[in-house]
Formats: sequence, structure tokens, C-alpha cells
Amino acid sequence: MSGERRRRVPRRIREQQIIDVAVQVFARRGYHPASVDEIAELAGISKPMVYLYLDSKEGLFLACLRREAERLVAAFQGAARDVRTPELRLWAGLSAFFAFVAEHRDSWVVLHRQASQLSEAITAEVAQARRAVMAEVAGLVRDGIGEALGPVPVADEEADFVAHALVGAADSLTDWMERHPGESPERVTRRLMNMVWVGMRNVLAGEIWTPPAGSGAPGPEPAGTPGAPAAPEHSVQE
Amino acid sequence: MSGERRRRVPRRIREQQIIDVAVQVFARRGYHPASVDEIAELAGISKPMVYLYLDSKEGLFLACLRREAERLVAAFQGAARDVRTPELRLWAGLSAFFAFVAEHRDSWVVLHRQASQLSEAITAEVAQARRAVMAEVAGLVRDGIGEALGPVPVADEEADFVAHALVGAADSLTDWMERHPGESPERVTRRLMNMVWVGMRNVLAGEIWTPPAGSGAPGPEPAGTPGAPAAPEHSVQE
DNA sequence: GAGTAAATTTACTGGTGAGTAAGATTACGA
DNA sequence: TCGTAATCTTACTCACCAGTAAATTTACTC
Repeated sequence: MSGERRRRVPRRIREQQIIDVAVQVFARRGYHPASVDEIAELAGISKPMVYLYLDSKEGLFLACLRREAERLVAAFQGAARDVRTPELRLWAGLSAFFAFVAEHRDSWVVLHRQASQLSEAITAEVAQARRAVMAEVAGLVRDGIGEALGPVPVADEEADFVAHALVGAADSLTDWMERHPGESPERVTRRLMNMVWVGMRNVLAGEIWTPPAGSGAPGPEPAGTPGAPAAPEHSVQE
Repeated sequence: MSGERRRRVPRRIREQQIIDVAVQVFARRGYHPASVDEIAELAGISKPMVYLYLDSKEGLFLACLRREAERLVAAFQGAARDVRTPELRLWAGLSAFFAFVAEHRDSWVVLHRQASQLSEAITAEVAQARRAVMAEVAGLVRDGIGEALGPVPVADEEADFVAHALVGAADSLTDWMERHPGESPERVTRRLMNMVWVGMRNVLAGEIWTPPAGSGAPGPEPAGTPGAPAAPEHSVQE
């Protein structure tokens, strides 16, 4: 066959190669079922190299986590930078998120789906990453709404609520995108923004929608609309 | 305590006891790190019993999955039944969901977080359960909007989009609830409904919100999509 | 071309956990 | 009372996999 001898490669590069493969394998199999042997083999290397460079399986996973999280956050912030209004920054951030996931599906799987049932350190890392994203989004929300709505005392709690809903929706829409390859990240973003933009303002300004009273529905009755009209009229001050 | 001899128990009951424990352990540790030995021990039973009744670790997990999914769907549908308008049904369904998660956190963890990186059969089961939930929600959305908006041609695709966003948001808000124990499921539901109700109509009626044109908007999409046939990239109708 | 540090390998250990064989014990009806 | 079917246990096997010891080879420097 080919006389292709396995060339030696400096540590930095090898590390990245290992992490590249590891992200794929972790995404494919999940943390525990993934074996270091397989990762080493796919990386065209022997197992002790992995341990020499990344310390342990957990260390390897942490490295994957950190690198991919950094990339995602960078994409998010990079898109939002240099954009004037907070509304547009939110748009840009979401758009970048969808584009990122569309292009680096493995990264997203590792970051999100796989990182639950792991040992302390990892769980902490993931939780921190998630908190960071939440904070970022919550900030955009707060700023965006603050500007659009004027000096309204926007409680952090409210912004946090909106951020959670937004991130969760975006995350879930990731699956939807997978089944609709024709959809561009921009289009998905537009739909999502359209879906929540007005509502965000409502929530942050205090709740407006209430479940129409009566009608064996759960909960107390604020008794706002007696006849339970199908669509509670919203203050859509666009 | 001491003199208490271990009574024999008929199969049906033992199975439920085993599943009870398994749900806890799977939720706590995750699928792979969970050991059948531990589950057996906590169930006050020896390992072969588990294999006799549930066939395998995978069978055990599947049993957990099926039971908890059934419970969740039952709660969801039970709440929506006997409610007149679709809008209220959606409200009732979401409310029931939040109440369920608040009360059976382990069930939700098993159903959602743990069920990703597993062998064929399990992945399929989970995917099916998720699809069922999505379909349910999408149906409510379509009906609710259809009634509120009159005879509008609501594409299934649009309803599916909204359903994904809704379910994802609800899922994520689960975490938010954990950090806000004072919040009742009803209140969370109200906020979420307030946030998306108007937007849903917008999305289903065709997109309204568009990123304001020009303004140095995010253009970080250099990679060629110039000839994209499916989605007109810059349909920024002002 | 030595000399040296970095890159890399072969060949192991030890522990853990899924799954099972073979049999012991209890309830329960005829 | 006795049989028998269901319930339950002890005591294994076997494979897989994280992690390591010790050496071996390559590249780079002087």
C-alpha cells in the first residue's frame, strides 16, 4: 500500500485532533459508553497519548466541553457585538446560535445532551456554561426591553424567566431544524423573534394574559372576562 | 426492624417497587452509571429478581420510561379534557405539565435528561414519546389559533414550529422553577402563555416581525448560501 | 552526528458491573 | 399433608474499560 508513515505531531496540534475526535465520539455514544480506546484509535494514536495530554477521560471531556462552549459563546457574542440596538443584538445572537448548531451539531449535542449525569466537576462546568448563556440572554432581554419600553423597573427575575423560555425554545427548535433542512438559521430566528418579542414586553411589564374565568379550568378566577372570549385581547402596541 | 422477616410479594407489586426505585436511581445517576446491583439493593431484593421480571437493564429502563411517560401524558390530557375552548385547553395542559414536573421531578429527569445516549430501542421509545407530546401540543395550538383567528390556512409546519418552541420553553422553565420554589405552576403557566400567546398568532398567520433592514445588521453569514432555493434569504419586507 | 527532550508504543493491571446457573424457600391450593 | 408453582438467593462468569509502567522511536538543537 502507501508508504504513509505516521508522522509525529506537536502537542498542541495533537491535542486538538484528539478533542476533535472526542467531540464526535461523545456526541455519538454519550459520555459513559464512549471508550477512550475508540477515541484514541479514531484519532490515529495510542491510548496513553490521550492520558498524557488530557489526564483522564473526565479531563478529556472537560476539554471538549470548554472548547465547544467557548466557540459557541464566541459566536454568540461576536454576532451581537457592533450591533446598535439591543433588539437587534438579541436577533443577532439567536441567529448566530442557530447557525452554530446547524453547522456544529456534534458540539451542541456534547454541550447540551450529554453533560448531565456526570461527576461533580463536569456538572459544575456545564451548569456554569448554561448560567453564562442565560445571563447573556437575560442581559440582552433586559436591555432590549428597557430601551423599547422606557424606564420600567424590570425585575431581574422577570428577565431571567424570559431568558429561560427563550433559550429553551431555541434549544428545542434545534430538533425542529434538523427535520427541516431547508430552513435557514435566519428564518428560524425570525419566526422565534416574531413569536416572543411582543410577549416578552408583556411579561416584563407585568402579566396581562390571564386564563379566562369560569369553565372548569384550574386555578383561581381573576374574573376579567366573563364570557371567556376565545382570544383575550392583547395590548399590542407595536 | 430486626424480627421483620422479608415477606414475599406478588410479581405485579414487586415490579412496581423495582420501577419506583429504578426511576430514582436512574434520575440520580443517569443510565449507564446506575448499576442494577444498587437498584436491587435499594429495592430490598436480589439482582436476579430484576432480571427475572424486567429481562435486562435496558428492559428495566424501558419500563420506567413507559410508566412515567404514560403518567405524564395522562396528566396532560386529563387536564385538557372537559375544557371548552382550545385556548383554555392549552393553558390547562401546560399548567398540568408544570404541576407534574414540580411533583415528580425524578420522572421528568428520567424522561428527558437521561434518555439520549442509549441503544436503539430506547432512543426510539423516547423519540416516540416526544413526538406524541409535540403532536398533542401542536394540535392544541392549531385548534386554538384556528378558532381565535378564524379560517386561516394554518400549515402543519407552522403549528409544529410553535409546538417545539413551546415545549422547549416549558422544559427549560422547569429549571427556572427549581430555583424559584415559591412560584406555583399556575403562575408559571400564566407567564408563559402571556409571553407567547400573541406571538403564536403572528407566526401562524405569517411572520410579521422582521429584523429592521440595513443598520449594519448581522451579516456573519459569508459562507455561500447565495443560491439557496428553499428560503429566500433576505426577504426583509419593510 | 551526538545528545536530549518530546512523541509514541506495547503490554499489562485492577476493578466493576451485566448477566446467569443452580438451587433454596415460601405460599397456597387440593 | 403434600405437591407445585411462584418467589427469592448465593455465588459465580466473563467482558470491557479506565488507567499505568516501561520502554522505544523520532525530531530538533548545537
